[in-house]
Amino acid sequence: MPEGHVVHVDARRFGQRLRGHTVRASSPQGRFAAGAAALDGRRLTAAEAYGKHLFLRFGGRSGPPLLHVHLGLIGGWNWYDGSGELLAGRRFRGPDDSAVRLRLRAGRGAAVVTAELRGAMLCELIDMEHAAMIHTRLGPDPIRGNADSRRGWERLHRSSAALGTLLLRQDVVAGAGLIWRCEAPFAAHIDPRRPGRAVTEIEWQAIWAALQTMMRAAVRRGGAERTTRSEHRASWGDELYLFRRGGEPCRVCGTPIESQQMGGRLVWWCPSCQPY
DNA sequence: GCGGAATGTAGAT
DNA sequence: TCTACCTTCCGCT
Repeated sequence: MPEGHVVHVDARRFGQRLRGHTVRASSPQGRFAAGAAALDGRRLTAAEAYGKHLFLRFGGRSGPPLLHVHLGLIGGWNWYDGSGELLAGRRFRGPDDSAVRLRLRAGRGAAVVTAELRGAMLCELIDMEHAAMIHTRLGPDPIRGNADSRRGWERLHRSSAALGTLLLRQDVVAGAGLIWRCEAPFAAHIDPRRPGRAVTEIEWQAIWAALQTMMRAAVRRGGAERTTRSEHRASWGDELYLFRRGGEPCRVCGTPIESQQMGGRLVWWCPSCQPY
């Protein structure tokens, strides 16, 4: 469910609210009991997102230094203040502990902050070597300042797969999801069905620039954990032109927006604004 | 109130 | 290729 920008927002929250603090860790659900025990009493020293992967680094005694979390389709973090008030994360409101894979808490009294993880596909302790392997596997992340877009280009321009399929591949663009695989080709005026190898380098640069602009703006907005059918128009404003707008007139030229299955999921495009 | 889909992908088969 | 994750949202009764 969450795309890369959501993971970056959570990484920032960890950096701002828990970094430098010794955390109490627990796994009410039990599935991460051993991992939580290994984290309990250690200090969070760094929080970083790479694509849709979150890495939290812990100091202190020996043991794997990194917590690696991938939210998958339905996972998410909820944040609470000392009084139990929800600070961020609109989902998982229930007080039920039975699904809380990991709870991290730090601070005293009114300054207590709690982060709760539910529904994650992956929650594990790993060493630096393992993290380096994951980084190597991933393509450039448009949200990160040091991303090398040419690495994505190398993988894209040799492929006969459709652009819309390639943009979902995390070894081409780390962090892109269904929203951006539609919106970036629209911004770059390219039909998402066009094969990767028929995309020129200039066009790739336009796609990359659009990904950077839109995904970074989404991080700045923060909070937008998920956009629903009824509210995504309001919460994303004018920034989504195509996503879930099949059949509606294109907001640039008025041509009805088309859609089709691509890789088992829908992709939308404007047949007039996005030449094949 | 109920059932299926969804902004995803690692790991099992 | 299938399943896990086990959530929220949405459309249907």
